[in-house]
Amino acid sequence: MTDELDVDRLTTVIEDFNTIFIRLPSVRRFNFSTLSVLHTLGRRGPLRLTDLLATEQLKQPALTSLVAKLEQDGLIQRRPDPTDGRAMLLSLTRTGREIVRSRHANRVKRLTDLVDQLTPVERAVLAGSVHVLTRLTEIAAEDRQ
Amino acid sequence: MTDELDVDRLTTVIEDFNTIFIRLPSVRRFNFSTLSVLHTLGRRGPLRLTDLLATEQLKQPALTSLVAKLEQDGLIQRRPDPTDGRAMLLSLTRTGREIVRSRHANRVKRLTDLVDQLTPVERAVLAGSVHVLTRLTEIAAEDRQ
DNA sequence: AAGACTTACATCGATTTTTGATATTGTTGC
DNA sequence: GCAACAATATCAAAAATCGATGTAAGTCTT
Repeated sequence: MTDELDVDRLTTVIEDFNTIFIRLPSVRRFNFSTLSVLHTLGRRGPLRLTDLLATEQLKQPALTSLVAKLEQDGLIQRRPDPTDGRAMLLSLTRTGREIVRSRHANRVKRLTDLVDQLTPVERAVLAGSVHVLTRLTEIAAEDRQ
Repeated sequence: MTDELDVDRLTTVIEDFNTIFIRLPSVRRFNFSTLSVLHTLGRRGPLRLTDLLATEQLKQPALTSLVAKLEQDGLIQRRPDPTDGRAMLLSLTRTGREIVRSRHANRVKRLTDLVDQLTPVERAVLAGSVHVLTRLTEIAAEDRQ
């Protein structure tokens, strides 16, 4: 009831919200690792395998073989890094982007359905928090370095 | 700059925030499925295998074998459901609860570090949004049924 | 500019996880 | 008490992941 921020409670509600937000019926059945790789490549553009590795919860051989499979399936492209003959630059193909976009669209749809059930005041509060969540994410990204 | 809620942008920022929020250095190396099962059992108390199955992204045989391993490792308990001779009630042991609690504590710590870098106004906005996020999660839970 | 070292990614065999098909046992409605 | 159904277990096969190690390109030292 105070306007003090209770981080423990915030953490809990994010955890709970995520159990709903994350679990999408993945149209084709990609596993978690695959979806994460596609999402990361979608966000952070072309990446070297090693840089991609840093954000994924996989060891390098597993990522190499996953990437090989995704290339075969036409979801990602591999091209040699022009600045380093050892490295490969990975990026999404049109098809790969389409999958990421489609999952994002599903989330937007579901969240829209939920948000529609909020009161106008609650929606306004949520609208106001978007920029704070953005700031939080930026800070987290800075801290990572 | 308006106070209209842009759900697409909200979705994006949640996606991005989660890539930071989710990725914890899991102390013992539990995989995603294991952590999800522990978290769900921690939240929703004793559950039958089938009910647990509904929230996890696994087929039933995989869950049965995961649960068997977790029981052997002393993280969960299995007891027959007194109301249904076919069913098993699953719950966390003290050790299992400790793992869930410890991961939660890590998240609280990390989020606290981030929140400390916000301005007081930003923190207040976040505090105000906690109850809306809670509402949103409740609505989502209702819709699930 | 040659050798030593390091870095980026690939390969390989072993292990773990997950799956589909099916079995087993208990429950429910008639 | 029998047929249909439901909850979980079993099992063999497929898929995912890992640790160890290989190969080749870059960097550093002298």
